Amino acid sequence: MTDRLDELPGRRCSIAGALDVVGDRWALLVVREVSLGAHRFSEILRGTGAPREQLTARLNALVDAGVLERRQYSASPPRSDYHLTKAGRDLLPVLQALMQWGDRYVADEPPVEFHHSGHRITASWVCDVCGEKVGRGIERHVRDRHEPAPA
Amino acid sequence: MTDRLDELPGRRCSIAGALDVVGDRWALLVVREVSLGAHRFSEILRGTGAPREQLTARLNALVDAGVLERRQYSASPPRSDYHLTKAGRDLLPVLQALMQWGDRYVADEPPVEFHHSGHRITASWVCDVCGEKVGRGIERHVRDRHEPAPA
DNA sequence: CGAGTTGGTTCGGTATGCGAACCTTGACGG
DNA sequence: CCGTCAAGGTTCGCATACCGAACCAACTCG
Repeated sequence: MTDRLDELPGRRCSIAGALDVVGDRWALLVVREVSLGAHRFSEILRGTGAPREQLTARLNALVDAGVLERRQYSASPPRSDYHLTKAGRDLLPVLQALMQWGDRYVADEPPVEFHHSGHRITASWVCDVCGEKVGRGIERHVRDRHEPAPA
Repeated sequence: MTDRLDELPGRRCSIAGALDVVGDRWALLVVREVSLGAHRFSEILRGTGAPREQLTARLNALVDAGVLERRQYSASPPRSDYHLTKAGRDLLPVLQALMQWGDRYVADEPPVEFHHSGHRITASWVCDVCGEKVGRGIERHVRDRHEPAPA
């Protein structure tokens, strides 16, 4: 079994592997935009500020990597929009960690807040079952990928 | 007051600010190496696999950004090693999130999950007031640099 | 004295990033 | 019909950034 990590320089590590997929300048900003509801090319373009052709390339790469899914919403003229796959949604913890760090160490104004209907939105760990925000008492659980998720 | 975020394209956001500091190809790998105990130039070089001059530039940038601290351990010949500052240590959650994602989607390794009381925990954007998970249609409610803060 | 190590810098070719312009398909207004 | 506009890209050409190879200065060890 060939492993993508083998082609990377340096220490063999999942961090390097993840960065190989989403470690360029625009990829995580694209994921941020899509996670915030910007699904169309032009919305993502505006939200990220990336150059158009870079964005084209990035979107294609992220679709190929399985982070985004392209959905055609008009056959003619051909128009697509972009949605997060499960892999894409699973990048949210990375964005949250980056945002917290940026809030603390980069932004010298009060951190930028996301709002909807006048309410502030924050990043949280949420229990899939309870729907409850989780503060402490998180257990790290290692599960083999071939084993089914716990019921 | 000038804010570093103002110089970035796209939506004004701490994520973009954080990526401006640690979003290039080698920065987070350097932080990983230092956090794993590689403090000398040659150790970091070997662990990351980065080209030498890139590493020189990256180390200087990370010292300037306050992520690393350079300590001279020999006056002649001038020799320094590198240590994490508090800001650098605070990047560990980012590395952990990336590692978890890489474990699951890039590497052929068993993934790691978080659980509490037997329930799986995932990350979401959550409205502080409603407690509601946010997905679609949030974009127009997001405050950006062109829009005044809500009162 | 000569070879080796550390921690870099310099150099030149190449890959990548970027902005400007262009293209195609269709919608809309007159 | 005809002209114009918008979405969603693609093509082009230049400028920057990246990269490997070579070089270097200051020791240290044999």
